Amino acid sequence: MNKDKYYITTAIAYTSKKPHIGNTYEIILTDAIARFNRFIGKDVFFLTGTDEHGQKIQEIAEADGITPQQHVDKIAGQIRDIADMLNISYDKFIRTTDDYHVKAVQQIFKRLYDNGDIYKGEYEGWYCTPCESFWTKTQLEDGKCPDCGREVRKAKEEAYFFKMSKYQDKLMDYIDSHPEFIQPESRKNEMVNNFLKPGLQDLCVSRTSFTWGIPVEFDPGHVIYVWIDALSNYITALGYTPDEKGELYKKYWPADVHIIGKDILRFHTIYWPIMLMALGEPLPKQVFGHPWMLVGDEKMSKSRGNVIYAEDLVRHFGVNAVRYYSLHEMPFAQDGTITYEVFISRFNSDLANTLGNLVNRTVAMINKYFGGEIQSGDVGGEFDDDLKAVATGAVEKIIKKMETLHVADSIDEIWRVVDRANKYIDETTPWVLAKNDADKPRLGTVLYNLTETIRIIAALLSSYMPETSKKIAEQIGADDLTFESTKTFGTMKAGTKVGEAVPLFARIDAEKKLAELEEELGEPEEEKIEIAPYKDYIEFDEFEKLDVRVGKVIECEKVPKSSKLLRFTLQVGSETRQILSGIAKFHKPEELIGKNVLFVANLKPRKIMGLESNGMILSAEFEDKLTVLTTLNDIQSGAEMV
RNA sequence: CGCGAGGUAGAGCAGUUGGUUAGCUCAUCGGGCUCAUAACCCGAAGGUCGUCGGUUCGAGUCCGGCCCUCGCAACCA
Repeated sequence: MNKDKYYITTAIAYTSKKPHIGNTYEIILTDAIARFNRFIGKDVFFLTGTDEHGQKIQEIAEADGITPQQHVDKIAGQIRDIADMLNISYDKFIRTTDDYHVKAVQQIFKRLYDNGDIYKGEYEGWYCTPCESFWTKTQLEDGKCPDCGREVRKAKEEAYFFKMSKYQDKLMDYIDSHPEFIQPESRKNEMVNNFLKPGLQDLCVSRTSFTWGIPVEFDPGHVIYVWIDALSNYITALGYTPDEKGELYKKYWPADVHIIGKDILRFHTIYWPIMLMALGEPLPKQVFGHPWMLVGDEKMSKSRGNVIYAEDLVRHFGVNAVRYYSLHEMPFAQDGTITYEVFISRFNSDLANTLGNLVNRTVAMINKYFGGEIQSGDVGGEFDDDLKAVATGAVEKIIKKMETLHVADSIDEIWRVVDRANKYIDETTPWVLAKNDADKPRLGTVLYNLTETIRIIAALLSSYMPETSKKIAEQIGADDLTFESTKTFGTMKAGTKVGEAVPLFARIDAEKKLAELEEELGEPEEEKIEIAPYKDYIEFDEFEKLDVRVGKVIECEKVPKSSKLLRFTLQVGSETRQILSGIAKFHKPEELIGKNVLFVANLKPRKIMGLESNGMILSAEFEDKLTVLTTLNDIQSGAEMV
């Protein structure tokens, strides 16, 4: 009998810095899906790993005074530790610096080149010598430099390009004929409308501006574009090369699903399929762009000081609670949130009270009334049938939810069973039965039914909270947690000994815990703050070329149709000038009016969205915060920076 | 007029092809129970379903206008 194969991947994690719980969510989600498919009998291959090349990594390493390799070794180690800590059941962990991957990517690149899908070209464009700028055909105004209006000439900057447009129609057909390919569906429109319909540009797939990457084998000055490198991991991990595809590849490709963040959907639903088409390989069946885990309604970031790490959560709440929260509190298509308050609330109500207490009270009663021995379940009574139906019917519902990757909903189905069992205790009142010897057989059956229900719950939980599942099974003395066993009631044998009633999740005193967390994590971060690397020294006369002035904002308004642009009118001496600046997200126009700002006065004028900008307003930016620079005391506009 | 998603009880979310008292979880209040982790069970209160208008016997669910939030794209001298 051939098992259905199931190949599932996470995106490989970028090794620029330590991942936070929002990044980690992806691998927990993927793990639950992978485990579930194993549970229902599929032959699963689960791939995860790290993406280790690129300019950013090179820069960070340089700033730290270590080699890029040292840097990625460190971060990749951290990422792997986090995965292991969270009990992630990956079958393979790939690193893009792995030797076999590097070689395979070089061969893939070569193959695409040999087939004519990648060609060596020049940075397609027109060069304006005075401006030292490249322009594409569409950027030119009347065939002249849009900056200065002077003549431009065709120029050559060597680079490799991928003929994306060649596969555009084919990809469009594929997307049309496979409605499940891009999930959630709303994302599909974004891809089609923004990229495919307007027409794909050829993609520049090599770089010469940095060296930390996979060199083009036959042209070593060039480094392969990181996305070509990174996306290939899904097949190189299976031993794929263009010449020799490898056993794993033959067995598992195409992937059943790539689980990725919604931000990189474009690479996975456009570039990646086209790469595969060019290689003549089948496309993945599905790409799921999962939502983000936010803190409150903000993204996690160091500058906001709201970053939550998996290891902190695990230390305080345990692995399974972290898995539970990540899987249950994240909606399917909308961003979810995490805060310590909500975490504790879910922990107490769902894990400690509803689930933990059910197991605890059941085991305690078996110990108390029957010396820890499970009785036979043959004295039926009211409520039994309903309990059994709910317990044995759950798995089918869960399968339905999991087929569409609705993980949170599938967990809800398990909790329906838990709720039903708690209610059953109330309905059958075992403590009343215990008072009368004649009711003992019935009491034995009631507890048997509960144990059996809990056994099914434990089995169903195994994909989501594997250790909790095991702990429950141990406590009730169950050994059959198979998929098949969840559909039948009555597999446990009379005479089985249960364990001691130990709470699975100790209730948390929210106030105390929050205070503790505050003290521990509220401390100023000892972590090094990574500022942007410094630029090279310049001569004083170069500095002097800059003409920075003070201007007084007399008008400021949003540029229509633009989300970033503000249009400023500055008073400069007795003149005014218009400058555009992409800072609308950080400042309201009205708060800037009347303020002095600093601007570069001798930057060449440039048109942006049809409006002329005469200079550049200076701002300071760190991570995702920004503020315009202003003067401490008032001073005549037009004043020079000295 | 770039494309798209969403605005439903205090909070977070469901609401199939329009149909009887708009659901779920948490929080709140009342009651029950005592096996259990101040847990569990039952019940109640709490919503003009963003707004205005239209279609219909009937609309959260269809149509149109408007307001707000978010994502993608463009823009960030």
